[in-house]
Amino acid sequence: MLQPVSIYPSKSACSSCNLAELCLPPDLTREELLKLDELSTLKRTFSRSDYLYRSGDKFRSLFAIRSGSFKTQILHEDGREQITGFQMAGEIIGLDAISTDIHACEAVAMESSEVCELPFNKLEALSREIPSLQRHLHKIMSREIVRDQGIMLLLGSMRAEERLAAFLLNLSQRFATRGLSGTQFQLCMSRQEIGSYLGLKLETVSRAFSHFQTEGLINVKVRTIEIINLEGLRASLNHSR
Amino acid sequence: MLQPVSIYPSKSACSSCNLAELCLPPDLTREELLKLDELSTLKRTFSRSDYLYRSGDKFRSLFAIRSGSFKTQILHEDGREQITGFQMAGEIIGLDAISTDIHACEAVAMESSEVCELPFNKLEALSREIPSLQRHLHKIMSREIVRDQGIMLLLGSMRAEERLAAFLLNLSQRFATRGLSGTQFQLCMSRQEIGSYLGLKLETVSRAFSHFQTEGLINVKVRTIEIINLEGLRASLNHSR
DNA sequence: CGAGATTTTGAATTGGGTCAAGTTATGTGG
DNA sequence: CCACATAACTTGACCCAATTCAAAATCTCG
Repeated sequence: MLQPVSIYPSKSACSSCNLAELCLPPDLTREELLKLDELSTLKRTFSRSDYLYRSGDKFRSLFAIRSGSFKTQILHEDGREQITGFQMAGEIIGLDAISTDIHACEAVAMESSEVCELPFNKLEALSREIPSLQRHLHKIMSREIVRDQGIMLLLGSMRAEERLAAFLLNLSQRFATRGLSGTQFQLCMSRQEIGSYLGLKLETVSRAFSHFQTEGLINVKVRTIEIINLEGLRASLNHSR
Repeated sequence: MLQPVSIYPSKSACSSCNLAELCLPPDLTREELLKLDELSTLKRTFSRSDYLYRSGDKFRSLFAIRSGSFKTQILHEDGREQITGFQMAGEIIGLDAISTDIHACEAVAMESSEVCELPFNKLEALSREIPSLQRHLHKIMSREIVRDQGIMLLLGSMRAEERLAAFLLNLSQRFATRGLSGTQFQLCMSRQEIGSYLGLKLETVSRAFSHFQTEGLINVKVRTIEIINLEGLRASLNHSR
């Protein structure tokens, strides 16, 4: 699942690497694009359940996901773990480590995946030279903050089915952005992982899936999802307690 | 409560404004400090429940809190609201707006407060000139990401009393950092606001306070908190379900 | 001092968790 | 390619932590 896609095909001058989000600044010169390209020479591949980095690792680079997908999770000392996100092609991962130069969470491949390593020192140097790259880097970090706060809203004030609806709609939207179907897709994570992300137990996730199916909102066959009634799903987001 | 404090008194060359976190880069020259000072000429004061910015406002500046405290909250269309943080003197607020140039949440003063406005264009320009300022800005943004993910862990996998313990310990630590007592302090927020932040109802917050008191961990008199057994509070964080 | 807001506490309810059993996938080695 | 083992998923029954509803107590401030 999750085939490699260039999100911004028209701007994909970056040959060595699909820099995706990083390629967004719209006003780069040919020369600047070349410099960006030089930055991202290291490409690495991962198989399912390989670690991209672990909590406690020294921070050196951000990573641009070229293909595949990862999960990021925090571990509490007493064994609890919380998945903080599922990242897919075109997204930048590792931002949390800038703060202390130590990775605060760990990133695990959900399937065969490729990343481009972006040495952060070089990225900072380049962004001092290219204001639009600087602004773009800031936007990426800010976007992560906004995303995280959205999840706080979800975890703090939504009921189980609302959380799952929000999750499915978010996936749908991200697949669509990548030129894939927004209504039919494969999940690459287990019920347990979805539950960890949404603050629910796996049985609750399973029941919510079943309920959406009996309501005629979706078809579920284990990890194959078909959204039948997108509007209905959206509506089920607004039933507050 | 929450008196104005200079967090880094020895480095407080910034005369016009307690730039606090922004002053942290340890290796600034006299000249660079002057430039930083020039950046932050606008100072504004707020009374309890004044808005610093509202959701939807155009983004122009970050704000360094000189004194007092603010809450930030997101509003869901259906009326639900989630407090995403309580910020106090020395903290930077407004980072979420960089991503879209529109403020994604709103910031409300919890008491009489002063902020320094930091025009973001100028901050970006200056951070291109001063690498250690650039790095510092990145660290501030990354720290916010780490903080948010900590709250996800709290909301996603802790029970009510653990959440309140984590909240109290966090407050305690932040007061202590500011040279105030970490064991005796005033809350500037209501039970309802604490509940919104922690994903709980106000009654649950109240009951948890009462229970900590009967356990001998704290003394509560409405908004006056005294932590009696700090270790005990920490221990109550590790009772996972 | 008094009115409205906030907080506490009790009792009843319930959404989601827990435990358990059965079913369906997935992957591995022969 | 099949058989088996293991992991993942579904469903039911029961339970409990937190919510809801209600009432009383306390606080705050004009």
